[in-house]
Amino acid sequence: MKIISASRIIHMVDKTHRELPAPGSIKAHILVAAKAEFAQYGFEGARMQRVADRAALPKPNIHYHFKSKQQLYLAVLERIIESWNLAFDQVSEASDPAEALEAFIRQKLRQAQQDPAASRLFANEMIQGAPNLKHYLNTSMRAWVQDRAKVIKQWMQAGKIQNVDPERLIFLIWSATQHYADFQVQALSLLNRAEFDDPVLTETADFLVTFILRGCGLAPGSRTT
Amino acid sequence: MKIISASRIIHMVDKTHRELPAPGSIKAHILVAAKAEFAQYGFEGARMQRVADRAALPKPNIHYHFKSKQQLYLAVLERIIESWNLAFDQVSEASDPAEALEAFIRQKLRQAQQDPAASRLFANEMIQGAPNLKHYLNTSMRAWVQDRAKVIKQWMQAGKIQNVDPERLIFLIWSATQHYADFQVQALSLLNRAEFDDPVLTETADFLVTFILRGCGLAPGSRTT
DNA sequence: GACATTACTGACCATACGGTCAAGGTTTTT
DNA sequence: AAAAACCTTGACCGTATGGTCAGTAATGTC
Repeated sequence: MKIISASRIIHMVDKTHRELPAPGSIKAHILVAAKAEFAQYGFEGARMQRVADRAALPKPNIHYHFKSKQQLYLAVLERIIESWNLAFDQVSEASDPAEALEAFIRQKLRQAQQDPAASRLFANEMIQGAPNLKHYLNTSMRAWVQDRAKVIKQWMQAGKIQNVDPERLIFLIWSATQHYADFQVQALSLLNRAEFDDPVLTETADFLVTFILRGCGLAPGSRTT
Repeated sequence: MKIISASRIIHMVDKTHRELPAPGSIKAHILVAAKAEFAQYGFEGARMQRVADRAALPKPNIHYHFKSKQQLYLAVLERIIESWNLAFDQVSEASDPAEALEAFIRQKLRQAQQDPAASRLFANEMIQGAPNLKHYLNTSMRAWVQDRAKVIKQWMQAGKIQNVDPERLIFLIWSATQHYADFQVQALSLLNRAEFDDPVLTETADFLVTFILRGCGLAPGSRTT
Protein backbone atom coordinates (compact mmCIF):
# COMPACT_ATOMS: atom_id res chain seq x y z
CA MET A 1 0.00 0.00 0.00
CA LYS A 2 1.22 3.44 -0.83
CA ILE A 3 1.22 5.35 2.39
CA ILE A 4 2.45 8.71 1.36
CA SER A 5 1.06 10.86 -1.38
CA ALA A 6 3.74 13.11 -2.70
CA SER A 7 2.31 16.45 -3.47
CA ARG A 8 3.96 19.31 -5.19
CA ILE A 9 3.42 22.06 -2.74
CA ILE A 10 3.01 25.56 -3.97
CA HIS A 11 3.37 28.01 -1.19
CA MET A 12 0.62 30.41 -1.94
CA VAL A 13 -0.15 33.03 0.56
CA ASP A 14 -3.51 34.55 1.22
CA LYS A 15 -3.27 38.29 0.86
CA THR A 16 -6.96 38.87 1.26
CA HIS A 17 -6.96 40.23 4.76
CA ARG A 18 -4.77 43.26 4.51
CA GLU A 19 -5.49 46.10 6.82
CA LEU A 20 -2.94 48.72 5.99
CA PRO A 21 -4.80 51.72 7.43
CA ALA A 22 -4.34 50.17 10.84
CA PRO A 23 -4.28 52.47 13.84
CA GLY A 24 -0.66 53.50 13.56
CA SER A 25 0.77 50.09 14.34
CA ILE A 26 1.94 48.47 11.16
CA LYS A 27 4.35 46.55 13.32
CA ALA A 28 1.50 44.62 14.88
CA HIS A 29 0.26 43.82 11.40
CA ILE A 30 3.67 42.47 10.41
CA LEU A 31 3.93 40.51 13.63
CA VAL A 32 0.69 38.73 12.85
CA ALA A 33 1.94 37.77 9.40
CA ALA A 34 5.28 36.69 10.81
CA LYS A 35 3.64 34.62 13.51
CA ALA A 36 1.73 32.64 10.90
CA GLU A 37 4.84 32.13 8.78
CA PHE A 38 7.10 31.11 11.66
CA ALA A 39 4.38 28.88 13.10
CA GLN A 40 4.04 26.96 9.87
CA TYR A 41 7.67 26.68 8.82
CA GLY A 42 9.78 27.29 11.90
CA PHE A 43 12.57 29.84 12.04
CA GLU A 44 14.84 28.27 9.43
CA GLY A 45 12.01 27.39 7.09
CA ALA A 46 10.35 30.78 7.26
CA ARG A 47 10.98 33.16 4.35
CA MET A 48 11.05 36.91 4.74
CA GLN A 49 9.48 37.25 1.32
CA ARG A 50 6.52 35.14 2.41
CA VAL A 51 6.15 37.22 5.56
CA ALA A 52 6.04 40.26 3.31
CA ASP A 53 3.47 38.59 1.04
CA ARG A 54 1.31 37.63 3.98
CA ALA A 55 1.43 41.20 5.22
CA ALA A 56 0.90 42.50 1.66
CA LEU A 57 3.97 44.68 1.95
CA PRO A 58 7.23 44.95 0.05
CA LYS A 59 10.02 43.01 1.63
CA PRO A 60 12.24 45.99 2.52
CA ASN A 61 9.33 47.30 4.50
CA ILE A 62 9.61 44.36 6.85
CA HIS A 63 13.29 45.05 7.27
CA TYR A 64 12.55 48.66 8.01
CA HIS A 65 10.44 47.75 11.02
CA PHE A 66 12.48 44.75 12.11
CA LYS A 67 16.21 44.77 11.58
CA SER A 68 16.59 41.09 10.88
CA LYS A 69 14.78 37.79 10.61
CA GLN A 70 16.07 36.86 14.02
CA GLN A 71 14.81 40.05 15.60
CA LEU A 72 11.43 39.63 13.97
CA TYR A 73 11.24 36.10 15.29
CA LEU A 74 12.17 37.16 18.79
CA ALA A 75 9.57 39.90 18.69
CA VAL A 76 6.90 37.39 17.74
CA LEU A 77 8.05 34.98 20.40
CA GLU A 78 8.10 37.64 23.08
CA ARG A 79 4.61 38.70 22.15
CA ILE A 80 3.30 35.16 22.49
CA ILE A 81 4.92 34.59 25.87
CA GLU A 82 3.55 37.90 27.11
CA SER A 83 0.03 37.07 26.00
CA TRP A 84 0.29 33.74 27.78
CA ASN A 85 1.57 35.37 30.93
CA LEU A 86 -1.50 37.57 30.95
CA ALA A 87 -3.61 34.43 31.13
CA PHE A 88 -1.84 33.19 34.27
CA ASP A 89 -4.72 33.45 36.63
CA GLN A 90 -4.43 33.13 40.36
CA VAL A 91 -5.31 29.96 42.19
CA SER A 92 -4.81 29.28 45.87
CA GLU A 93 -5.20 26.44 48.30
CA ALA A 94 -8.64 27.70 49.12
CA SER A 95 -9.84 27.35 45.54
CA ASP A 96 -12.02 24.42 44.65
CA PRO A 97 -9.78 21.96 42.80
CA ALA A 98 -12.46 20.86 40.37
CA GLU A 99 -13.41 24.40 39.48
CA ALA A 100 -9.82 25.56 39.17
CA LEU A 101 -8.76 22.64 37.02
CA GLU A 102 -11.82 22.94 34.83
CA ALA A 103 -11.22 26.64 34.29
CA PHE A 104 -7.59 25.98 33.47
CA ILE A 105 -8.40 23.25 30.95
CA ARG A 106 -11.10 25.26 29.21
CA GLN A 107 -8.93 28.34 29.05
CA LYS A 108 -6.00 26.44 27.58
CA LEU A 109 -8.23 24.78 25.01
CA ARG A 110 -9.82 28.06 24.01
CA GLN A 111 -6.35 29.48 23.55
CA ALA A 112 -5.49 26.58 21.28
CA GLN A 113 -8.60 27.24 19.24
CA GLN A 114 -8.30 31.01 19.01
CA ASP A 115 -4.60 31.27 18.29
CA PRO A 116 -3.29 27.97 17.00
CA ALA A 117 -0.42 29.77 15.29
CA ALA A 118 0.97 30.85 18.64
CA SER A 119 0.81 27.32 19.90
CA ARG A 120 2.47 25.95 16.79
CA LEU A 121 5.25 28.50 16.88
CA PHE A 122 5.94 27.55 20.47
CA ALA A 123 5.87 23.89 19.47
CA ASN A 124 8.43 24.54 16.75
CA GLU A 125 10.65 26.27 19.24
CA MET A 126 10.40 23.33 21.64
CA ILE A 127 11.06 20.76 18.93
CA GLN A 128 14.24 22.57 18.02
CA GLY A 129 15.34 22.42 21.63
CA ALA A 130 14.18 25.89 22.66
CA PRO A 131 17.29 27.75 21.44
CA ASN A 132 15.62 31.06 22.24
CA LEU A 133 13.53 30.06 25.24
CA LYS A 134 15.88 28.05 27.43
CA HIS A 135 16.04 30.90 29.91
CA TYR A 136 12.28 31.34 29.95
CA LEU A 137 11.76 27.63 30.56
CA ASN A 138 14.17 27.58 33.46
CA THR A 139 12.88 30.73 35.13
CA SER A 140 9.38 32.09 34.55
CA MET A 141 7.81 28.89 33.34
CA ARG A 142 9.38 26.72 35.99
CA ALA A 143 8.43 29.16 38.71
CA TRP A 144 4.87 29.27 37.50
CA VAL A 145 4.64 25.49 37.36
CA GLN A 146 6.12 25.12 40.82
CA ASP A 147 3.67 27.64 42.21
CA ARG A 148 0.80 25.66 40.82
CA ALA A 149 2.39 22.41 41.90
CA LYS A 150 2.54 23.70 45.43
CA VAL A 151 -1.18 24.42 45.44
CA ILE A 152 -1.93 21.01 44.01
CA LYS A 153 0.21 19.40 46.70
CA GLN A 154 -1.77 21.29 49.32
CA TRP A 155 -4.96 19.96 47.80
CA MET A 156 -3.53 16.48 47.98
CA GLN A 157 -2.51 16.85 51.61
CA ALA A 158 -5.96 18.15 52.44
CA GLY A 159 -7.37 15.04 50.81
CA LYS A 160 -9.21 17.08 48.21
CA ILE A 161 -7.70 15.25 45.27
CA GLN A 162 -5.86 12.01 44.64
CA ASN A 163 -2.11 11.73 44.85
CA VAL A 164 -0.58 12.64 41.49
CA ASP A 165 2.69 14.14 40.41
CA PRO A 166 1.66 17.82 40.10
CA GLU A 167 4.27 18.78 37.49
CA ARG A 168 3.30 15.86 35.29
CA LEU A 169 -0.36 16.69 35.73
CA ILE A 170 0.21 20.22 34.49
CA PHE A 171 2.33 18.90 31.63
CA LEU A 172 -0.43 16.47 30.70
CA ILE A 173 -3.04 19.22 30.61
CA TRP A 174 -0.76 21.30 28.42
CA SER A 175 -0.16 18.44 26.05
CA ALA A 176 -3.78 17.35 25.87
CA THR A 177 -4.99 20.86 25.07
CA GLN A 178 -2.14 22.12 22.93
CA HIS A 179 -2.30 19.03 20.79
CA TYR A 180 -5.62 20.23 19.42
CA ALA A 181 -3.83 23.27 18.02
CA ASP A 182 -0.56 21.70 16.90
CA PHE A 183 -2.04 18.48 15.52
CA GLN A 184 -5.29 20.03 14.38
CA VAL A 185 -5.37 18.21 11.04
CA GLN A 186 -4.94 14.90 12.80
CA ALA A 187 -7.60 15.66 15.39
CA LEU A 188 -10.10 16.82 12.80
CA SER A 189 -9.39 13.79 10.66
CA LEU A 190 -9.98 11.24 13.37
CA LEU A 191 -12.99 13.10 14.74
CA ASN A 192 -14.28 13.38 11.18
CA ARG A 193 -14.81 17.11 11.47
CA ALA A 194 -14.12 19.90 9.02
CA GLU A 195 -12.93 22.59 11.38
CA PHE A 196 -12.14 23.28 14.99
CA ASP A 197 -15.31 25.24 15.65
CA ASP A 198 -17.18 25.89 18.87
CA PRO A 199 -19.11 22.60 18.96
CA VAL A 200 -15.88 20.65 18.65
CA LEU A 201 -14.32 22.88 21.27
CA THR A 202 -17.16 22.28 23.71
CA GLU A 203 -17.22 18.54 23.22
CA THR A 204 -13.48 18.36 23.58
CA ALA A 205 -13.44 20.54 26.67
CA ASP A 206 -16.21 18.48 28.26
CA PHE A 207 -14.32 15.29 27.58
CA LEU A 208 -11.04 16.63 28.90
CA VAL A 209 -12.58 18.12 32.02
CA THR A 210 -14.44 14.94 32.87
CA PHE A 211 -11.51 12.69 32.13
CA ILE A 212 -8.84 14.70 33.87
CA LEU A 213 -10.96 15.41 36.94
CA ARG A 214 -11.69 11.71 37.23
CA GLY A 215 -7.97 11.09 36.87
CA CYS A 216 -7.52 13.36 39.87
CA GLY A 217 -10.08 11.35 41.77
CA LEU A 218 -12.77 13.99 41.37
CA ALA A 219 -16.04 12.35 40.35
CA PRO A 220 -18.10 14.58 38.07
CA GLY A 221 -21.24 13.88 40.10
CA SER A 222 -20.41 16.10 43.03
CA ARG A 223 -19.61 19.17 41.02
CA THR A 224 -21.60 22.24 40.18
CA THR A 225 -21.60 23.20 36.54
CA MET B 1 48.29 5.53 -14.19
CA LYS B 2 47.34 2.22 -12.63
CA ILE B 3 50.14 0.14 -11.26
CA ILE B 4 49.91 -3.59 -11.64
CA SER B 5 52.32 -4.86 -9.04
CA ALA B 6 51.94 -5.55 -5.33
CA SER B 7 49.71 -8.55 -5.73
CA ARG B 8 50.93 -10.01 -2.44
CA ILE B 9 49.06 -7.57 -0.32
CA ILE B 10 45.71 -7.97 -1.95
CA HIS B 11 44.10 -8.99 1.31
CA MET B 12 45.18 -5.83 2.97
CA VAL B 13 42.90 -3.53 1.06
CA ASP B 14 42.19 -0.72 3.40
CA LYS B 15 38.55 -0.09 4.11
CA THR B 16 39.02 1.83 7.28
CA HIS B 17 37.92 5.09 5.76
CA ARG B 18 34.45 3.61 5.49
CA GLU B 19 32.42 3.42 8.67
CA LEU B 20 29.57 1.31 7.39
CA PRO B 21 30.90 -1.79 5.66
CA ALA B 22 27.44 -3.29 5.28
CA PRO B 23 26.41 -3.14 1.63
CA GLY B 24 23.26 -1.30 0.71
CA SER B 25 22.94 0.20 4.16
CA ILE B 26 24.40 3.53 3.14
CA LYS B 27 20.85 4.57 2.34
CA ALA B 28 19.79 3.63 5.83
CA HIS B 29 22.68 5.64 7.16
CA ILE B 30 21.60 8.68 5.16
CA LEU B 31 18.00 8.24 6.23
CA VAL B 32 19.01 8.39 9.87
CA ALA B 33 20.89 11.62 9.28
CA ALA B 34 18.01 13.04 7.26
CA LYS B 35 15.49 12.09 9.92
CA ALA B 36 17.40 14.07 12.53
CA GLU B 37 17.70 17.07 10.22
CA PHE B 38 14.07 17.11 9.11
CA ALA B 39 12.91 16.49 12.67
CA GLN B 40 14.76 19.51 13.95
CA TYR B 41 14.13 21.98 11.14
CA GLY B 42 11.14 20.74 9.19
CA PHE B 43 11.17 20.23 5.44
CA GLU B 44 11.71 23.84 4.43
CA GLY B 45 14.24 24.51 7.14
CA ALA B 46 16.28 21.39 6.50
CA ARG B 47 19.49 21.80 4.49
CA MET B 48 20.88 19.11 2.26
CA GLN B 49 24.39 20.17 3.21
CA ARG B 50 23.60 19.60 6.86
CA VAL B 51 22.18 16.18 6.06
CA ALA B 52 25.45 15.42 4.29
CA ASP B 53 27.44 16.70 7.25
CA ARG B 54 25.43 14.61 9.68
CA ALA B 55 26.04 11.56 7.53
CA ALA B 56 29.72 12.53 7.10
CA LEU B 57 29.38 12.31 3.32
CA PRO B 58 29.83 14.74 0.46
CA LYS B 59 26.61 16.38 -0.60
CA PRO B 60 26.42 14.88 -4.12
CA ASN B 61 26.49 11.51 -2.45
CA ILE B 62 23.15 12.22 -0.87
CA HIS B 63 21.74 13.18 -4.23
CA TYR B 64 23.05 10.02 -5.74
CA HIS B 65 21.00 7.88 -3.40
CA PHE B 66 17.99 10.18 -3.22
CA LYS B 67 17.01 12.18 -6.26
CA SER B 68 15.77 15.24 -4.46
CA LYS B 69 15.16 16.76 -1.06
CA GLN B 70 11.46 15.99 -1.46
CA GLN B 71 12.12 12.34 -2.23
CA LEU B 72 14.51 12.03 0.69
CA TYR B 73 11.89 13.53 2.96
CA LEU B 74 9.20 11.19 1.71
CA ALA B 75 11.52 8.21 2.19
CA VAL B 76 12.11 9.23 5.78
CA LEU B 77 8.40 9.76 6.39
CA GLU B 78 7.45 6.45 4.89
CA ARG B 79 10.02 4.68 7.02
CA ILE B 80 8.63 6.24 10.18
CA ILE B 81 5.05 5.38 9.37
CA GLU B 82 6.03 1.83 8.54
CA SER B 83 7.90 1.41 11.80
CA TRP B 84 4.87 2.68 13.66
CA ASN B 85 2.58 0.35 11.79
CA LEU B 86 4.72 -2.54 12.93
CA ALA B 87 3.98 -1.56 16.50
CA PHE B 88 0.22 -1.70 15.96
CA ASP B 89 -0.53 -4.61 18.19
CA GLN B 90 -3.81 -6.41 18.28
CA VAL B 91 -6.35 -5.85 20.98
CA SER B 92 -9.80 -7.37 21.16
CA GLU B 93 -12.91 -7.12 23.28
CA ALA B 94 -11.65 -10.03 25.32
CA SER B 95 -8.50 -8.21 26.33
CA ASP B 96 -8.29 -6.75 29.78
CA PRO B 97 -8.77 -2.98 29.39
CA ALA B 98 -6.29 -2.05 32.10
CA GLU B 99 -3.61 -4.31 30.70
CA ALA B 100 -4.20 -3.25 27.12
CA LEU B 101 -4.19 0.45 27.91
CA GLU B 102 -1.14 0.15 30.09
CA ALA B 103 0.75 -1.72 27.40
CA PHE B 104 -0.26 0.87 24.85
CA ILE B 105 0.83 3.80 27.00
CA ARG B 106 4.15 2.24 27.91
CA GLN B 107 4.86 1.30 24.35
CA LYS B 108 4.10 4.78 23.06
CA LEU B 109 6.24 6.38 25.71
CA ARG B 110 9.14 4.05 25.02
CA GLN B 111 8.83 4.98 21.36
CA ALA B 112 9.01 8.65 22.31
CA GLN B 113 12.14 8.00 24.32
CA GLN B 114 13.93 5.78 21.84
CA ASP B 115 13.22 7.71 18.68
CA PRO B 116 12.24 11.27 19.53
CA ALA B 117 13.37 12.40 16.09
CA ALA B 118 10.64 10.33 14.46
CA SER B 119 8.06 11.86 16.73
CA ARG B 120 9.33 15.37 16.08
CA LEU B 121 9.38 14.88 12.34
CA PHE B 122 5.78 13.72 12.49
CA ALA B 123 4.94 16.71 14.67
CA ASN B 124 6.47 19.05 12.12
CA GLU B 125 4.42 17.45 9.38
CA MET B 126 1.23 17.87 11.43
CA ILE B 127 2.00 21.47 12.32
CA GLN B 128 2.36 22.28 8.65
CA GLY B 129 -1.03 20.75 7.98
CA ALA B 130 0.16 17.29 6.93
CA PRO B 131 0.81 18.20 3.27
CA ASN B 132 2.30 14.75 2.68
CA LEU B 133 0.24 12.70 5.10
CA LYS B 134 -3.35 13.81 4.47
CA HIS B 135 -4.09 10.53 2.76
CA TYR B 136 -2.51 8.49 5.53
CA LEU B 137 -4.49 10.35 8.18
CA ASN B 138 -7.76 9.78 6.39
CA THR B 139 -7.20 6.11 5.62
CA SER B 140 -4.78 3.94 7.60
CA MET B 141 -4.65 6.07 10.71
CA ARG B 142 -8.37 6.66 10.86
CA ALA B 143 -9.12 2.99 10.28
CA TRP B 144 -6.73 2.01 13.05
CA VAL B 145 -8.26 4.49 15.45
CA GLN B 146 -11.77 3.36 14.64
CA ASP B 147 -10.80 -0.26 15.18
CA ARG B 148 -9.50 0.57 18.61
CA ALA B 149 -12.46 2.81 19.31
CA LYS B 150 -14.77 -0.08 18.55
CA VAL B 151 -13.04 -2.28 21.12
CA ILE B 152 -13.17 0.51 23.69
CA LYS B 153 -16.88 0.95 23.04
CA GLN B 154 -17.38 -2.76 23.62
CA TRP B 155 -15.54 -2.45 26.91
CA MET B 156 -17.83 0.41 27.83
CA GLN B 157 -20.95 -1.53 26.95
CA ALA B 158 -19.69 -4.45 28.98
CA GLY B 159 -19.27 -2.06 31.90
CA LYS B 160 -15.57 -2.70 32.05
CA ILE B 161 -14.60 0.94 31.80
CA GLN B 162 -16.28 4.30 32.22
CA ASN B 163 -17.98 6.07 29.38
CA VAL B 164 -15.47 8.16 27.46
CA ASP B 165 -15.15 9.32 23.89
CA PRO B 166 -12.84 6.59 22.54
CA GLU B 167 -11.31 8.68 19.76
CA ARG B 168 -10.50 11.48 22.15
CA LEU B 169 -9.08 9.00 24.64
CA ILE B 170 -6.69 7.66 22.03
CA PHE B 171 -5.78 11.20 21.00
CA LEU B 172 -5.11 12.10 24.61
CA ILE B 173 -2.80 9.13 25.07
CA TRP B 174 -0.96 10.09 21.91
CA SER B 175 -0.57 13.67 23.02
CA ALA B 176 0.44 12.83 26.57
CA THR B 177 3.14 10.43 25.43
CA GLN B 178 4.37 12.16 22.30
CA HIS B 179 4.75 15.40 24.18
CA TYR B 180 7.65 13.89 26.08
CA ALA B 181 9.50 13.54 22.78
CA ASP B 182 8.45 16.74 21.04
CA PHE B 183 8.64 19.01 24.09
CA GLN B 184 11.49 17.16 25.73
CA VAL B 185 13.38 20.31 26.74
CA GLN B 186 10.28 21.66 28.42
CA ALA B 187 9.55 18.41 30.21
CA LEU B 188 13.11 18.04 31.43
CA SER B 189 13.19 21.64 32.56
CA LEU B 190 10.05 21.46 34.66
CA LEU B 191 10.95 18.03 36.04
CA ASN B 192 14.43 19.37 36.77
CA ARG B 193 16.11 16.46 34.99
CA ALA B 194 19.10 16.41 32.70
CA GLU B 195 17.98 13.78 30.23
CA PHE B 196 15.10 11.54 29.31
CA ASP B 197 16.65 8.40 30.76
CA ASP B 198 15.09 5.19 32.02
CA PRO B 199 14.24 6.43 35.52
CA VAL B 200 12.36 9.39 34.04
CA LEU B 201 10.68 7.07 31.57
CA THR B 202 9.53 4.72 34.31
CA GLU B 203 8.23 7.47 36.57
CA THR B 204 6.43 9.09 33.68
CA ALA B 205 4.94 5.83 32.48
CA ASP B 206 3.75 4.98 35.98
CA PHE B 207 2.12 8.37 36.34
CA LEU B 208 0.44 8.20 32.95
CA VAL B 209 -0.80 4.66 33.44
CA THR B 210 -2.23 5.40 36.86
CA PHE B 211 -3.78 8.69 35.81
CA ILE B 212 -5.28 7.54 32.55
CA LEU B 213 -6.59 4.28 33.96
CA ARG B 214 -8.25 6.21 36.75
CA GLY B 215 -9.67 8.54 34.13
CA CYS B 216 -11.21 5.46 32.54
CA GLY B 217 -12.65 4.49 35.88
CA LEU B 218 -10.09 1.75 36.44
CA ALA B 219 -8.75 1.91 39.98
CA PRO B 220 -5.14 0.78 40.36
CA GLY B 221 -5.93 -2.18 42.55
CA SER B 222 -3.58 -5.11 42.04
CA ARG B 223 -1.14 -3.31 39.85
CA THR B 224 2.52 -2.53 40.30
CA THR B 225 3.58 1.00 40.92
C1' DG C 1 5.67 77.23 4.22
C1' DA C 2 10.04 75.14 5.96
C1' DC C 3 12.07 71.49 7.95
C1' DA C 4 12.80 67.27 10.32
C1' DT C 5 11.25 62.81 11.18
C1' DT C 6 9.13 58.77 9.99
C1' DA C 7 7.60 55.52 6.58
C1' DC C 8 8.01 53.28 2.25
C1' DT C 9 10.04 50.98 -2.02
C1' DG C 10 12.52 49.38 -6.58
C1' DA C 11 16.82 47.85 -7.58
C1' DC C 12 20.53 45.63 -6.10
C1' DC C 13 24.27 42.54 -3.56
C1' DA C 14 26.85 38.62 -1.54
C1' DT C 15 26.03 34.36 -0.20
C1' DA C 16 23.65 29.90 0.45
C1' DC C 17 20.63 26.89 -1.53
C1' DG C 18 19.12 22.52 -4.19
C1' DG C 19 20.76 20.18 -7.70
C1' DT C 20 24.07 18.55 -11.70
C1' DC C 21 27.98 16.57 -14.04
C1' DA C 22 32.05 14.50 -15.69
C1' DA C 23 35.57 11.87 -14.14
C1' DG C 24 37.20 8.53 -11.48
C1' DG C 25 37.01 4.61 -8.18
C1' DT C 26 35.21 0.07 -6.49
C1' DT C 27 32.59 -4.11 -6.66
C1' DT C 28 30.13 -7.66 -9.13
C1' DT C 29 29.29 -10.39 -13.01
C1' DT C 30 30.69 -12.88 -16.97
C1' DA D 1 40.64 -10.38 -17.29
C1' DA D 2 37.40 -7.48 -19.07
C1' DA D 3 33.04 -5.56 -19.07
C1' DA D 4 29.23 -3.89 -16.53
C1' DA D 5 27.20 -2.00 -12.79
C1' DC D 6 27.51 0.57 -8.94
C1' DC D 7 29.35 4.18 -5.94
C1' DT D 8 32.01 8.49 -4.73
C1' DT D 9 33.46 13.23 -5.34
C1' DG D 10 35.36 18.12 -6.50
C1' DA D 11 33.81 21.58 -9.15
C1' DC D 12 30.21 23.87 -10.86
C1' DC D 13 25.30 26.13 -12.13
C1' DG D 14 21.02 28.81 -11.87
C1' DT D 15 18.23 30.56 -8.55
C1' DA D 16 16.44 32.05 -3.96
C1' DT D 17 17.71 33.90 0.22
C1' DG D 18 18.47 37.54 3.94
C1' DG D 19 19.71 41.90 3.84
C1' DT D 20 21.09 46.82 1.99
C1' DC D 21 20.69 51.31 0.01
C1' DA D 22 19.63 55.44 -2.22
C1' DG D 23 15.84 57.80 -3.18
C1' DT D 24 10.88 59.02 -2.56
C1' DA D 25 6.63 59.93 -0.19
C1' DA D 26 3.96 60.91 3.83
C1' DT D 27 3.48 63.01 8.37
C1' DG D 28 4.32 65.96 12.19
C1' DT D 29 5.78 70.54 14.21
C1' DC D 30 6.89 75.34 14.50
